[in-house]
Amino acid sequence: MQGQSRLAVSGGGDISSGSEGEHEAVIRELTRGRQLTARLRDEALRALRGQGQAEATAAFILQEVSRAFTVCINIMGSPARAPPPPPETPARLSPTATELLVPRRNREDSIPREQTVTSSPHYDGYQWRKYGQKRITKTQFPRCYYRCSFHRERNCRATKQVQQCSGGDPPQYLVMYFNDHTCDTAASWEPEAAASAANPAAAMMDLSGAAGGLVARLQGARGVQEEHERQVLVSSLACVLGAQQFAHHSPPDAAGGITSGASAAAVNVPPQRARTRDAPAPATAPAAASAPVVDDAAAEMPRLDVDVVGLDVMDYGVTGELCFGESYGLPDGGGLPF
DNA sequence: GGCATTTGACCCCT
DNA sequence: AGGGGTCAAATGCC
Repeated sequence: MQGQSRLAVSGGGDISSGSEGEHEAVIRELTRGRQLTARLRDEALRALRGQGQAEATAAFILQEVSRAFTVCINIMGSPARAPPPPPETPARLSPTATELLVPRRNREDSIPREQTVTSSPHYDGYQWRKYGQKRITKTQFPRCYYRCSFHRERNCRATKQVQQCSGGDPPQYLVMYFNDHTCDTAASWEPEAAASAANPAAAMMDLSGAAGGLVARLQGARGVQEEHERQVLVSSLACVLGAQQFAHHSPPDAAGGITSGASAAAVNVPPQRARTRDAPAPATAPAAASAPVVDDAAAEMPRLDVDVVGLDVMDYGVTGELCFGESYGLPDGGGLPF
């Protein structure tokens, strides 16, 4: 499979000796998987538009897959796991001076790198901090301005704007991204990702392959001290893939809601506000909050407070606040179904 | 007290 | 000149 082969290529040398290269390769593959998922989600939603439950189910599943990748990326990007950073350049040591010289706006900054319409505008894998909100003339809803949470400490210039464009159920939001992330989770669209998006089925196969290859690598590549983190990571992926099967066999209930059982995929956000310095609390939810429906099967699955219909749960601290693995009560290794 | 969000004001661009 | 983007003080929450 393409994803697997790419993983193999990227780590084709001595895995045990090339920890930094491997680390980068894992992050790269995870990022790519997330990108593919985002594209696949767009394609699927476009294809399933107006099909009610099918649309909602597809949106949710792909959202969870995307989030799982985000969790993994954050784990791999955490200080404990990341390889020693390269020596900082003088310019890197004085970002504020650079920032002062950068004009507040330029023509290029006003052009969105990416633009999507989604019911869950905050699940894009990055951590954002709101810095402004403004009513836009001739529009019904205000526009919210976010910048990357690593704006200061990593001089990441990525920003995004979120504006509700319909008051439907779920409400739809126009999300515009500006500038590329220069933090460690930065990524840009790869040509093959775009190509894969033209064929959603192939993209999903590619995605699955990448995930499988990733797990295999993670299971064999790390030392004892990282065993726990690896298990957590594997558990996260296992939960996601398991939940896909679960969701496949247990479609949303008759009321049309997506059950939290299917949401067992990803992460467990504490009921209290989950906020860290780099992961601020949810912004004021533009959409009405509604508790997810819990069915019987869900009782056997870990709970997840999840944004299914566009609830604003952005910016929770993935690495610091989310609990998986142990909190899932998973057996060692996460009880991988594969 | 620290931190994130809110919101009015300021500034830039068209 | 008006609209839109950003700043920063005020506010709220823990």
